[in-house]
This record gives sequence, structure tokens and C-alpha cells, in this order.
Amino acid sequence: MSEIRTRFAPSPTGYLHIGGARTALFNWLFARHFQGKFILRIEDTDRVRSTEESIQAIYDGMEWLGLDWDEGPYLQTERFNIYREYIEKLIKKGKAYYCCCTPRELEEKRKLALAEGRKPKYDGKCRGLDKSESGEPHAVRFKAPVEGTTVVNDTIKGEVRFENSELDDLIIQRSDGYPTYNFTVVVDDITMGITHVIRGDDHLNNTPKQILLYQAFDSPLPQFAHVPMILGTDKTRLSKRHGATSVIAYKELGYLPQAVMNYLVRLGWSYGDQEILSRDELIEKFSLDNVGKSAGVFNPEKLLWLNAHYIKEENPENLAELLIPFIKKRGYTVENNEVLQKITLAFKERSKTLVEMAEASEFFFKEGIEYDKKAAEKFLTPDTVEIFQILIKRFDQLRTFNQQAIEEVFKEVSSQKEMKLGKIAQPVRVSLTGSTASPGIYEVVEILGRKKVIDRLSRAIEFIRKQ
RNA sequence: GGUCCCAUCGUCUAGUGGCCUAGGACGUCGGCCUCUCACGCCGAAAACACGGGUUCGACUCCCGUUGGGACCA
Repeated sequence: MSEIRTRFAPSPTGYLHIGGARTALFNWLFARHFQGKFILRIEDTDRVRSTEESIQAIYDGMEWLGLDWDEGPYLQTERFNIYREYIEKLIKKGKAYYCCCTPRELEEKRKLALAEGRKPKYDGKCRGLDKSESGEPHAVRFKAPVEGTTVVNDTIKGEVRFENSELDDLIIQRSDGYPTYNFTVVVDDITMGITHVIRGDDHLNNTPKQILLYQAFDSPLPQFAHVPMILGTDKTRLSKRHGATSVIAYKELGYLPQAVMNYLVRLGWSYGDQEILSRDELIEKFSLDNVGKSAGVFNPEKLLWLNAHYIKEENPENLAELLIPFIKKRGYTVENNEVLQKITLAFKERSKTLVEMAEASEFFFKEGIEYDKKAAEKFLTPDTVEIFQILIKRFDQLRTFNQQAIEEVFKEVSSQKEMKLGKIAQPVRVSLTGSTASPGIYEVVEILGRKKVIDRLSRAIEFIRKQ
């Protein structure tokens, strides 16, 4: 078989949508699996809705997910000459014709048809007329076959049949000179040598029209694969109403791209019972055969679980790097050093997102920490003052201030005072972190460092005395 | 409205005629672990939409019904 060529062809009318990202991902995986080419094409013919920022947002989203393309980006707005050429070809072949029906005329006919219970189909008024280009405003219509059946041989959906009589003489160029969607897609896919068209199944109904166009051009058909949609919790098409739908939003919410990729690909595709798949594994194992037929509901909880998994997997150095922007956002200056890496180590088991991690670790960076009211009431009590004093003294005397030594101190004080470890750890935790929940206390003490620990314990003593 | 697609636990899914007493995962609930919170581990509840066929045998094949979705306007 010759080279596999797939493409992702989004319209730049917003952000890179989760659904679009999955389509891109499937195309990318398919191309990478077969060592083919993945092409990016921006379908920006809708000039009103297409924006520069949206195009950039698509690049950003794909870059974040690591979906690199081999050719393009091609912009449709730079390809009008090609479309014009292909329109001419069709007219010369007698497979397209000028249509001078005005939109108003068409609209009236449509209403009439509807009122009479007929299908609102073009009546073919201009079909037989041999109109050459004149001053009159005109559209160009494709002369579609009126009978027969067009079969879409879809890799995912199987054989789908459409009666040609149901299809219309579609407009391929509007009276304003703009080519229309179904036409540009076909011309682009032909000229770009696309072998596999993998796209959302919302395009399945367009496919017979496109196949007719391929046939009119005597071009071989690509293999079509229509992947099911992603729905929201209410089972309607996933949209902003369902929460974050842009890929970049997930970056900002502290998700790792591996998690998003893993989640997206498993939504609609499976490899037995395996839930966790690395990027390389996906390339190796991805196949259109295992793509399901039915639409899937986007499940943020599972994505969150995957994200937690990938945070746990990530090494401290990378994790620290990823965490920095989130800490900066909270107003602290940090660099990727040993301390920050220890912090990520302490939190990676207990954070589901980087945002959570930055929030939970804030007490490390904050100068005057505040005590949680209830926690202070419960644990910062007069009887703990003595413990704090002993701890301050012992910490001060420690030769090496590391976890092991710190643990020993706690254990000794615990047995000396015949107090359960928890009885000591919780008050210390509150005085160091402000709350009752944190990583292991020995870890916290070590990372905070001798000076801050002693300061915070002293401050807690003061606090208790003032009560 | 017309055309098309789809249908296994709440959700993502495994299942390709006997391996199914329907498996896994998220979530939920219970327990264990424990210096707190988590992680982890163990366990539980939870599904083949319905009705007809085909077959010795249907989750699996066919038809219909119902439900959902998409596209066209």
C-alpha cells in the first residue's frame, strides 16, 4: 500500500475543542502507526467567523498535546485559485452548471414545498439551461445523478447507503464567488492526496455528496472512517454548557497532556481492558478496528483520575517545572530547585491537578501562614506548649536536619511523654501548615527547614499564650 | 419533517454464536493501612432497552418497536 495520509481540518471559529482534539488525535495516531503523513488544514473559508486568534489557539492546543503535523498548515483562504480551477473542470465536463435562481426565489419554493408536504429540494430550473458567465449574479451547482445509490464504505460504520434521489444539486460556488464546504473539502482531500478521512460522524450525511464529487473528478475515493461524537452529561453534543471544552482550558486547570490524550483516546477506542496507555503504546496499538460505533459521554471524573495517575508517574524535576507557573500565579517566586522537587514529591500522591498541588503547597511559600480556625481551636491548646518547646530545642540541636533524624525526634518525644504520635503530629502540623491536612509531618518539617520550623513553632506558642 | 447513525452497570468499555453465574476502569458505598489528608490494598452494590424471529444454543445474527444523537433545511 502506498503512503498513508491523514488530515485534521478544523474551522478556526473558537478554541480547539475536546471533540476536535480527539479527531486530530485519531488521525495523528493512525498516521504515526503506519508511518504515514499527518496534515493540518485550516478551513477558514467562513471569513466572518474565522479569526487569527482561533487559528493560533488550534496550533497551541495541538502543540500542547504533542500532535505534530508533517505538512501544512494549509489555509483554505489561500487556495481559491485551486477551487476556481476545479469548478472550471466540472463545468467543462458538463457536471456543473450556472444557476441564476435568487436566494429569495429559492426560499419561496422551499416554503411552498414544505407547505405542500413535499421535500424542499432544488427543482432543477437552471439545470438544463446553457448559461455562460454573464453579468447576472449566479451560483454554480453540481449536476448530481438523479437516480441510483451511493454507498459509503465506512471503516467504522460499515456500509451506509444513500439514495441519490434524496440528494440535491448542491451549490458548489455561491453567487458571491465563494466555494462551499462540501466542495472545498473534496478538492482539498484530492489535491492533498488524503488516503484516509477520519472525522466526526456528524459528517456522515455529507459523505455521499462528496463521493459524487470524487466521481465527477474521476478521483479514487479515500477510506472513510466516521468516529462517533462526544456528548455531554445530558447526552447532547458536548458544548460550553457542559463545562470546559477547550483543550487549553485543561492546561490551565492543571492537567497534564498525557492524561488528556489518554482520556480522549479511550473515549471511543479501547485496547482490551487496558486503561493506561503511553504515547508510544498508543502509536503502536492504535487501530480503527477498535473504535466503537456509539457516541460517548465525556466524563470529567475519569479524566481527573488519569491526571492524578500521570502526576504520580511524573518525575520530580519535570513536575516542578510544570508546577512553577501555577505557583507564580499565586504570587510567589520560585525556581526549579531541590526544595521545589521535594515539594512535588510530597504532594504528587495527593494532588489530582497542578492547581491543587500549588494550592495545597502554598504554606511552604507563604510568610505569615494563617491557622484554620477549627484546627487551631482543637490543636493549638496550652498543653501543647511544652511539646513545642521540647521540639524546638531538639530540632535546634539536630546535626543533620533530615527526615530520618526528625522522625527519631518525634518518636523519642512521643515515648518520653507517653503521648501517641498523633497527639504530637497534629498540633505541629497545624502550627506549620495552618491546617490539619498535609503530607507526612517529617517530610513537611524537613522541607520547610530548621529555621522556618522553629519560627513557626515559636509563633504558635505565642499564639496559644495570647488566647 | 426528511435522511442517516447509534443502543452492555450512573459513565467509559470488554464481549465478534456456547469460555457469560456478563469481565475491567472511573465514580459511589464498606473495610484495611495510618501522624492528618491522600495514595495503596481488599470487598460490595450496579448493565445486555423492549418484542419477535434464526439456531441445539443468543449480549453476540435478522426484523420491528422504543429511546437517543447527527445532518439537511
